[in-house]
Amino acid sequence: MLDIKFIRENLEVVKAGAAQKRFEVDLDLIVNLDDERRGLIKEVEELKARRNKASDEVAKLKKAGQNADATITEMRSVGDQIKSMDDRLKSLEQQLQKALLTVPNVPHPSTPEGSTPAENVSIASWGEAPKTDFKLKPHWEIAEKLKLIDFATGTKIAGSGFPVYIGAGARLQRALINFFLEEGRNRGYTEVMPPIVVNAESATGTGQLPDKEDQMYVVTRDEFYLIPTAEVPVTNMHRESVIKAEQLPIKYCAYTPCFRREAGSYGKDVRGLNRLHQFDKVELIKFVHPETSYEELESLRSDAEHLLQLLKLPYRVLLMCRGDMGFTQTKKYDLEVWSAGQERWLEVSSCSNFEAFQARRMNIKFKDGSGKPEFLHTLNGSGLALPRIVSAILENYQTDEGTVLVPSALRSYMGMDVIKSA
RNA sequence: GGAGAGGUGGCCGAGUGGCUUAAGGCAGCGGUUUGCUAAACCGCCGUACGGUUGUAAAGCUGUACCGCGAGUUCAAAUCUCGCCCUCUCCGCCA
Repeated sequence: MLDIKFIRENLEVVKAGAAQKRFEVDLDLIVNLDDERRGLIKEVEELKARRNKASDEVAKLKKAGQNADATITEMRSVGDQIKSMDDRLKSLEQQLQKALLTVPNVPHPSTPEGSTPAENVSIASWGEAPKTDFKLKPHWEIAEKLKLIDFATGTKIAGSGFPVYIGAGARLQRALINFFLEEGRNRGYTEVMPPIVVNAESATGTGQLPDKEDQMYVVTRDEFYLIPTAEVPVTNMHRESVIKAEQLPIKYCAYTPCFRREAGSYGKDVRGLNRLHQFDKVELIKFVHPETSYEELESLRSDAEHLLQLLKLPYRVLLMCRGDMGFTQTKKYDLEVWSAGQERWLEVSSCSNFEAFQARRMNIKFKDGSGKPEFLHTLNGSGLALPRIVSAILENYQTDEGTVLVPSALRSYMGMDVIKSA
């Protein structure tokens, strides 16, 4: 959410930003609502000031044993006016609030213009695709042959998109989770294990509600939402609070399962591990001072890249163009890993700066000794999402004997060097 | 799930309808005194949303806020109703 004052003072910038992000928003309506709101506040507060004074007078008169009926009668009608104006004000504020939630965050000047994924800018790449003299298989064939993942059984017990990992497949999951958390810890992130369901307030704080409700699994009986990412519970840890400036930056890494309905996405992508309803992810989350948030974005990205380098998986870094960035971000990088068997890039991390967009929505501030509390900036990025890393490992590290070499960084976590047929 | 107790500023804690502008204390900030430290004394000490002065930093001013939401009243921290949360005990349980 943007500040109404910021919108008023930077109307053209906000308008242009929304257009570039391809969101439709009626800013004139918002400014009009705010004008009306301010006018009404002024009126009703003047009436309230009158009433407060009159109440004092009544108290004095009564204390002196005098009659106060005239004032009381007058104030009775003032009270009615106040009530009806307060009702109108409340409804105005709700309309304004609702309208403000439709205004997207303004893209940072350093982000490229463009409206489609094709216009994202590849700013770096690392590693090289494996060169082999045999035909590389897609991960689902490898996983089936080596009995690492059982998609059909997952479909039986839950539904499609809920795979069962078995044997070395399950160990690979556990090894990756431990590896990611351990590396996060090495880079100064505090490990967190949050609830994987959240209430409506938390889901609203990070922006899942109201717009993305159809993408979440909902436990209606108890009003819980299954989290689509650890970002939701972890960012909400500091909701409604003021943090001392010297505690910044606060950095968390959290492993959670993630649940996504993926409503409306069908097609080629769903094969194998490419798109699941439940998957595992380690997320990196930062709360930072506004002055440093773009440096923090770069270091967040480098923390995520480091993991891919340790796993020796080839990847590229995309700087998202304004049209492909999403509603809440000011700047966003995607890390895409090369999946050699499918011969395609797979997104395994997206690192974003939200500036004060989430913090304002959640009321997270910081305060140094002297100044007023201010909204801080929040960032997050995957570090990393597991399924596509698993596909990349299976595909990039496969041998012509049908086995899969374990990346050297992962061997101590796996307790094995090669994944063979069980 | 059942019974009871409670929720007041950063923290502790008083407050049963109008001298409450939320007492008092602790912590914090500024100052006075003082070889230094400590103590003592004086002052400051919330958030949000408006209005207004100012280039700005900031100041002045109004309104709201005592878990949340409704209600009663000229007037609510205080009375009424609903909800949420915390603690204690009981029941169930990994």
